[in-house]
Amino acid sequence: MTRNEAAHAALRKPRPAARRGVAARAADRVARRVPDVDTIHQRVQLAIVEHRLPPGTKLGEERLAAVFGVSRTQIRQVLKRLAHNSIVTVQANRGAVVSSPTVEEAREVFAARRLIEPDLIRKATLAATPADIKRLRRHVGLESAARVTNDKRAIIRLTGEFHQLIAELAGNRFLARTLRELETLTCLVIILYDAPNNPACPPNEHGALVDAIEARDAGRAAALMQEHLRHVEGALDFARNNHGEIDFDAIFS
Amino acid sequence: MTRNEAAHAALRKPRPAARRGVAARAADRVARRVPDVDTIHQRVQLAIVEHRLPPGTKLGEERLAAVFGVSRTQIRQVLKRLAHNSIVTVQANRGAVVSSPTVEEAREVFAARRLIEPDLIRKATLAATPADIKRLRRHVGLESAARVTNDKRAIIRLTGEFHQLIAELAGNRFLARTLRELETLTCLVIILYDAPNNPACPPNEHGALVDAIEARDAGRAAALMQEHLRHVEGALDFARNNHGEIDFDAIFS
DNA sequence: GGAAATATTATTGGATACAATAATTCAACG
DNA sequence: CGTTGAATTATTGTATCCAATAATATTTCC
Repeated sequence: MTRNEAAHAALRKPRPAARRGVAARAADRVARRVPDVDTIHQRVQLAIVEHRLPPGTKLGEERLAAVFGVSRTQIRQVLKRLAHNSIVTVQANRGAVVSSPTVEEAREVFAARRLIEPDLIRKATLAATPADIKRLRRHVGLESAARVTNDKRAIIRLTGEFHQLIAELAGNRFLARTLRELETLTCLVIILYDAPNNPACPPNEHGALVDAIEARDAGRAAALMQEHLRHVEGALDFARNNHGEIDFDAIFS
Repeated sequence: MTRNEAAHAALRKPRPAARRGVAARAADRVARRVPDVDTIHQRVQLAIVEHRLPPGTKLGEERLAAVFGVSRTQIRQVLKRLAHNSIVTVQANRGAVVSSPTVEEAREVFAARRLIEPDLIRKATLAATPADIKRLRRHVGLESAARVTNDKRAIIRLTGEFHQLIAELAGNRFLARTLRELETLTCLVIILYDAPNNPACPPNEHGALVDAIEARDAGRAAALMQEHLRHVEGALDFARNNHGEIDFDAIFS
């Protein structure tokens, strides 16, 4: 191929991204906003958590790759990660869908949270600095604001972030990671089993938790957290079938 | 290329594996023992747990691919998974090494286990069938046998499996998964901080745990588990520096 | 017309090729 | 002789391509 032919080829269509290397791609990233794997992972997870991608949604590789302007390779990594956290389930040769936790799994998620979170908030109560407490207060404020404007996506996101904030204060990265996974699963559970006329998020309990932390009353904080989680779980209706999935066993018995 | 040329090419060297598809590869798998990703994952993890691959060991992709007779693609997936469980750490463009948990991480691992495992054994006590208890007894027997023959690899593997058996009996897949991760990390911690003249595994405490389960005494089982974990952690020497790693901060201060 | 069989298309799984970075060797210099 | 700088080599990261499976459309036959 002559020099001119190469130039023409370059005009006809942009040089394949594969042959341009990470430096050029990094340049694109700032110029044309091509996101990296972590960013894509976050954004997909957020979309799932905010219920923009409900359980059962097929997550086609090519489709996502086009949306984010990256190759399938990257999407693949993202889906693998999400699958590892049970947020997404992959069937061999059939791709990935947003998970639909069963009733049993939902109960197990809450059982795990009831075990872990009282301990986390106990530790957080002992470790929290005044600055931390201020941050929690500010966060609760954001939640209230989202509630007045009835911004459901913000509400669910902020609610989750509140629990994760406490987990971080506790200073145990393994428990914090586990909680993060459980929290995102909780979001899926809530879409599937939320009783429509029964708000799953009791309005002001987060504020009470911060009060207990500020009072340095670890015992009360732990008790309130346990109660809070029971309220959330109690507001769900596990009898409700998960959105159109027909359970023949239950019907013919 | 004519038919003959193709035949000759085939003689010169075996047709590239990539071009032969999964059916042919599946055939190979039974014939020549080419392992799949799950198998490789298990085998590498076992090697780490059994201390055949100590912390700090570089896990080169090509190297592992050659060992298992697979392509780098497969190895990559395995390393990603191990990294997600913190068993392996990957640095950008520098590959993967077996993790060396810090003292803080080690303490966090034990803190998490002290929280989770008493709850797991409590649930296991309530759920265990006579057959389960028999299985636990048999397992404790294997541990004793390994102790008489002083087979250290078997000891460490069986010890871990015992805790995971209990986790499975408890019937919470999320807690069981978390424990699995914590358990493998514990193995790394033990190599790094084991006080040489202080055996980290008290001989007969597992037997006592099974006794409590058999007596259906959940409270005692939980208390014993907590005590057991304290013994294991207490036998470690966190002052000891992790194997030749020079801590400049500690030295110049 | 409807069901079964077949052809077509779409999508996933995975090996490979190539670019970019890190590691290593070698050379030059003080 | 040791230390810095440049070439070389090794290794990782990623896009692409091809095969295999699943999904869909089409045809055939009763």
